[in-house]
Amino acid sequence: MTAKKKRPTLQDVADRVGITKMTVSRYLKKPEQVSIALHEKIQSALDELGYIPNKVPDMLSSAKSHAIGVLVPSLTNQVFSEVIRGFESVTEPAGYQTMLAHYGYSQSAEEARIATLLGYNVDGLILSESAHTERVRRMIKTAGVPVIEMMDSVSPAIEQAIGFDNSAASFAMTELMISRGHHNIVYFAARMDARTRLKIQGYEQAMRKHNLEPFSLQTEEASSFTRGALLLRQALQQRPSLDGIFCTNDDLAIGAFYECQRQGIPVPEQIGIAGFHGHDISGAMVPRLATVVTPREEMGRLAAENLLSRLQGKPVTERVIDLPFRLEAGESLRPES
Amino acid sequence: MTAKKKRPTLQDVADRVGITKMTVSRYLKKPEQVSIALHEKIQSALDELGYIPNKVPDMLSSAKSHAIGVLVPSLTNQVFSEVIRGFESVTEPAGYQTMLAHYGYSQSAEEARIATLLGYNVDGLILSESAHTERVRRMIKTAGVPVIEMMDSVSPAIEQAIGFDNSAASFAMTELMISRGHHNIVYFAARMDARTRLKIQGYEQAMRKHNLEPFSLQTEEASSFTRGALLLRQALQQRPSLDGIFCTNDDLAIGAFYECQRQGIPVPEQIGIAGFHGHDISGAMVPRLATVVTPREEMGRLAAENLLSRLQGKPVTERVIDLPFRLEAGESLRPES
DNA sequence: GAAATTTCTGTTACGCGTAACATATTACCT
DNA sequence: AGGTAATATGTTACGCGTAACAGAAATTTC
Repeated sequence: MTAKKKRPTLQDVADRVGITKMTVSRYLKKPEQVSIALHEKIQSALDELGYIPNKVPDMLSSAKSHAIGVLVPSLTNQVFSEVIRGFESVTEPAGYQTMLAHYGYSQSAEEARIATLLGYNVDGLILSESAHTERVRRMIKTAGVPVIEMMDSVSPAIEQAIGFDNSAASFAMTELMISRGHHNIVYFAARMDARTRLKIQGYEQAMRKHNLEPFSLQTEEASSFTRGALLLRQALQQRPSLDGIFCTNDDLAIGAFYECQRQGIPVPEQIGIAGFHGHDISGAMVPRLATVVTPREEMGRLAAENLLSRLQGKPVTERVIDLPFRLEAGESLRPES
Repeated sequence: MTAKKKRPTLQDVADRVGITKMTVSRYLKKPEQVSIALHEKIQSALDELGYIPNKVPDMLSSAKSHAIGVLVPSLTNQVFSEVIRGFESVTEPAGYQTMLAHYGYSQSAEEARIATLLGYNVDGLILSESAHTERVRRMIKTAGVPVIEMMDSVSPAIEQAIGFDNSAASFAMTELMISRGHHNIVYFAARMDARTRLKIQGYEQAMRKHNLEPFSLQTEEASSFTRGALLLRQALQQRPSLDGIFCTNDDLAIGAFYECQRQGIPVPEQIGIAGFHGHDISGAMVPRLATVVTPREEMGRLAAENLLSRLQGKPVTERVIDLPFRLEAGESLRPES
């Protein structure tokens, strides 16, 4: 076969039945408006030709694409997979397709991705960041699509933010560590994004409040178990007297814990370790990891619900939705005295 | 403001400069064909109006969407994040947008997702499965877009498969375990997809070859660390004499390991444990986990390269690309004797 | 059985960027 | 200057599903 058969259109289906494409279109959208006599004929023509609905023409006619653009900094980060799961648990039953893109924590990459997504006429946008370039704000305004920022509850939001208070969460965990007798606490950070900075702030505030000297180690690399181990070795060199590690996420914390094991450092007796987010593994490992349990799925779900509501023309109800977090002490901190 | 301003079109930009949209279109695509005198004027009109390129009209004109649909069974599964990273490392520089969708290991959901993606006129499809419904095969054929199946190297592929030999990998690891003195090996599986079945096959073949009795535990639930712990408890009840655990992925293996720790079962002395895929954590933990290291990023990269080549009209070179895997013995198996 | 109503199908126009072709303008050459 | 070539811009048509309106057919009503 040399002639490349192109995919069938409504017209092809209509021709085969001997009607107009309008009737076929109706059969697909509002079958009750089409005579029963035609149903079978149309259906078999659809089947025989293998018609695949095409959303594009309708997208062009200024109608809706029924696609929502979701931007996350990273796919490998477990956190976002869970947020997305929550998000899609709402959008998918509602018939919206997710267009997922990631930008590797880079603002300029975020800008490029947003332009691309808007180029596909997404009906709305979910962002995972609260800091954006000026052009991003322009584009969003010009495109006129609803936007929700996730992951943090700082204001002012572009339109609406749904998240939790990263700084307060970090403050609370630091105080818990201090109350458990860990005073020389080092903070481990990777990939310095806006949220990480907020977490460090909370940590530093708590340390200062208790007249302790904050000290944080940062790396530009992505966080991973291996990275946590590296940071621990580095920290032991720079602060041999440390007795606590607070990590910006569970991966680093667990990596640091393994390194302690390798070096024969007892946890939590000599060093207490805390993570952030409360992934499945933090509760499964031995000892269970102290961590801040964050509302990941709920965040995604709420973002979806609010976005859908706004797509139906309803106004923004709350500009900032601040979800609660929870501290889990695990067994990687010294016991309560 | 009551009147909802809609997003500017090329015509709006052209009007502002006093030219036709065609010239503006050319300025964006082939600026060298537009007189220098106009460049500045057009650019400032674009900036002032905040024009956002719109791909949809061109998609309609049977041109290409420059989007590729990627289907994975699950986003929370680390494996696929890494495959996607490899994939996008090629497609993104080439100017292709990924439309990611997941189907929770369900064939009918896969079918629905494929229909949706084709509705957005994706230029190509990447699937993570080799078993499909008949309708899926029909749709793909009718749509006439190139398709690549990832994750396994079984033939026959719809058009082209890129992966590794799941069954052989499983066979090899089972033999390694046996050679290390683990003979009463139980296989842990979650979510019975086609790949898992292949892995079980390999395990069973190796067991039988050595006159050992295969025994596998399966669950419909998603795999997780917690799930690995549960399966271990279950296995100890049903096979108290077991001395080896081979898991369909690292998560289950690590969860099982933690449960051993909790129960005071020495690993690898009493029970040897092996996982599958070789994620970062498997090499970071103590003891390091025995695992099958699979070519995840490379698989994604190759899939992308082959798909792009076919989008340029080149023919399929190899119908099945079988990538090598590698065994990592770690310290969770008994030492070589 | 004719008018009124309901049900069903058809017609027309639209969205917007771009390929292909046509025209206009400028540059270049002898 | 006349003519050819090169450059720059404009014109037209197209893709395909659907809303809005129009018209035709069937059904109901008295």
